[in-house]
Amino acid sequence: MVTRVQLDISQCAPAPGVEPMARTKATEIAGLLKAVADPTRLQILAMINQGENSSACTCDLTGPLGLSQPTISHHMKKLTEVGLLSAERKGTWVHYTVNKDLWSQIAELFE
Amino acid sequence: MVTRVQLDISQCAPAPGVEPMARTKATEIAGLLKAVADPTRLQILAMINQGENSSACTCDLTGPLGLSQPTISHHMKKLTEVGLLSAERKGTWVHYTVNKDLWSQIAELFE
DNA sequence: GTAGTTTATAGATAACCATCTATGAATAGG
DNA sequence: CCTATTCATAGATGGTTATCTATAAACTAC
Repeated sequence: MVTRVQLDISQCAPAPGVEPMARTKATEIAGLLKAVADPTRLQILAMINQGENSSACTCDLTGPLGLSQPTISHHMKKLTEVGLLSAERKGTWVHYTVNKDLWSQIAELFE
Repeated sequence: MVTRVQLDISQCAPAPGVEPMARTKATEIAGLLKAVADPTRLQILAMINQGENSSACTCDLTGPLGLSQPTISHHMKKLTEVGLLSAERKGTWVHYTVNKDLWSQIAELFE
């Protein structure tokens, strides 16, 4: 019997048949994680989650976060594009809510 | 009794006392998530997790991922810096293993 | 020591991104 | 229509990063 350790003493022979995760799937998941991997967006999501009704509008965030309105708007767009936030117009305001389903799906990636 | 809705008909008055997550903490978490929010590194972590012994060396990855050795080395360094991978030198090879504790802590962020 | 193998580092480049200012679009109330 | 408020978009800028080639460093075997 020949073990892998003996075979590989002086040459690297990766285990055959180990296929990497599909690149398209990896890119899709990375896109979702990139949306969350930003300090400002983490703060935004935390604020929305802890607020009453689990919703917030842009003007609720600029002050506490110390960022300009276009910057907040930019982050809201990023989070909406990946589906983590849902936007609903209520007159002048736009109320954003967190998509809890997608939020939980991120957790399942790391279990 | 005056409700918030009536007060805010023409002016945005964010709820007072809603403090954002501390910026330092947000930046720290974002740093960890940034390390994972990359398609190549997701593929690397998946390959290590599914391999025998839950470990792999750099030369196991270059072929299947179709990337140069310095590029893989760069990603291993990123993952090691945030503590997601542990490196152990075994002769010529360096064996990387996933830190399951930190892996699970990511899941807990989204529960 | 010499040769071969694996990993790390240095430097360059192109792409991406978070932020700002300036401005436009949408809505509400006279 | 005019004004005020909220949100979105455009353009600019400085910083980050994923990748490569070239080279060095660490280790093994002879």
